[in-house]
Amino acid sequence: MASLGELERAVMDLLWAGQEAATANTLRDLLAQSTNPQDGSTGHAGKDLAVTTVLTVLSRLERKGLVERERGTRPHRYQAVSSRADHTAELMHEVLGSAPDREAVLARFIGSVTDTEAETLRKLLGRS
Amino acid sequence: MASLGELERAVMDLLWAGQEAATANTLRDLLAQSTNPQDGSTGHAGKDLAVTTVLTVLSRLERKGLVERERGTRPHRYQAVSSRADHTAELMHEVLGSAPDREAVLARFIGSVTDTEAETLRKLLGRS
DNA sequence: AAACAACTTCTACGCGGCGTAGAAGTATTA
DNA sequence: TAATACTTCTACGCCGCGTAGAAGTTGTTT
Repeated sequence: MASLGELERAVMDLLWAGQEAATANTLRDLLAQSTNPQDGSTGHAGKDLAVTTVLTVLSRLERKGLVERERGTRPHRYQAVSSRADHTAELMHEVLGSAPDREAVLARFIGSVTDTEAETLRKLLGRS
Repeated sequence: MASLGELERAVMDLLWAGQEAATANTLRDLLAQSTNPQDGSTGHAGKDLAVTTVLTVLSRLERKGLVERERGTRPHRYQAVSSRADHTAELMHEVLGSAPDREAVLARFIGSVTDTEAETLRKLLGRS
């Protein structure tokens, strides 16, 4: 159960970025303004979507278990179920688990990790 | 560029399992016989596919860069471009790279790794 | 060389996921 | 209660994948 679409991804990024729960309207606005941080193009390059579009995507994300909403308040407020780091780590485990030779995979994985990351990993694994 | 379909996956599994390059026909036969290793059901539960189906899938896998074929010999022989371990490790890197806070992801990742795997990782990372 | 057999490429269809959004339904407010 | 704001329902087009027949190509047999 992986891979999001482009818009789904964009929405998740916004939810992960802001720590507060957001309404569909807010997200719509953010999506409209969110220009690629790269080019500083003035004219909003961001998607100018209908609110219903955002709502549909949010519903799908909810069904996938990535998003949950507060149904109490009238404009429902949406938030990511888990942090991006958690979600990504989970994905990595899924990938790792998809192979029978996990040790071998880990070997290859470590083989192509940056120095800084290797250092981080050593710290995290602690002594023993 | 990730996630394979079910059949694509099955074909890759066969290519990864056998170390030799295989023809479409061979793969078709293997797919027909390959019962889930779990249940020892007698009647072939494996897919009984047309050769063209296998060929189509192989072409798509080739386009995706997962498979290469020897065009010289008449029945083309297909083989995986990289080992399953390599491919999986690569996928893990892709996933890891998809987040901006790689360190945080690694932290979560390590947090939920089995003891054996942690031990493996320590060995691989060398002392310190 | 002609006919046949084996193999590959082309084309195609159905299904499901995703981007997209209007129409219809439901709650909130004036 | 009428207008307004918000959500759910329904839908359409596109693309990837499972699936395979039709058509094209190459090698073999008589």
